[in-house]
Amino acid sequence: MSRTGPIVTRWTRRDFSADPVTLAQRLIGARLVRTLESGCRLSGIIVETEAYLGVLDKAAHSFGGRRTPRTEPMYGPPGTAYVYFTYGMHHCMNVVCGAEGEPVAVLLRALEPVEGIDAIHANRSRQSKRRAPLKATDLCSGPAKICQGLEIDRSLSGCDLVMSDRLLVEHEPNKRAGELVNTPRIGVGYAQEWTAKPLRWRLSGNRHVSRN
DNA sequence: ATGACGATTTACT
DNA sequence: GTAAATCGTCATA
Repeated sequence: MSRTGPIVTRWTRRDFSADPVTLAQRLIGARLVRTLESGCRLSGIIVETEAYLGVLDKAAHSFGGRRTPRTEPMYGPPGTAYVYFTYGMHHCMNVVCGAEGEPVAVLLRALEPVEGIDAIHANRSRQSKRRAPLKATDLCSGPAKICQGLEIDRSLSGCDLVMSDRLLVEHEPNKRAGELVNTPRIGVGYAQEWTAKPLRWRLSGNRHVSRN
């Protein structure tokens, strides 16, 4: 017997247990996979992330130790998904990391679609009434676009990425090509001294990011 | 019970 | 560039 395809390895609890600054950088180049009820795989390479540092971080939902039904997944084990609803219409997905009970996470901000691109395109076209056709680089170029394209909503908040059949992260055997660019986070102007801290990373030169 | 506010996206001037 | 869309969540009462 011989192997015909690439070795596919799923991220483990240990992989997710890094601190958020480390994990935000390691997740870039990995593959986020959403498997639908039909068995259809929607996936993409993560190209942009942000770290949220927990109780001290004024931009984090867990700032000050805030613990509510919404933020509860942030207090779970590393590898838990934290999906929240915002602006009355959008969902955003985080990967909880660090030690269990420490509410730190990485926000997934952009993907380069790989599998199920037609389905992702359909999901992204459905809800918007745009005139111009959707560009390939605009399918998952933002945190809410990822969730719209990959059919991720609050029903997946608290989902265990280590065990779930519906949502997981895979190592990419063919490592990422390119360097990381580090900038302040997007949309956290309310966070005072935390607004300007460089906690966002994007893959240099990649056209699928939300912005430069 | 009420009011203010989003870890955004889209359309439009 | 600006502004609208749209409602769950959270703090306050």
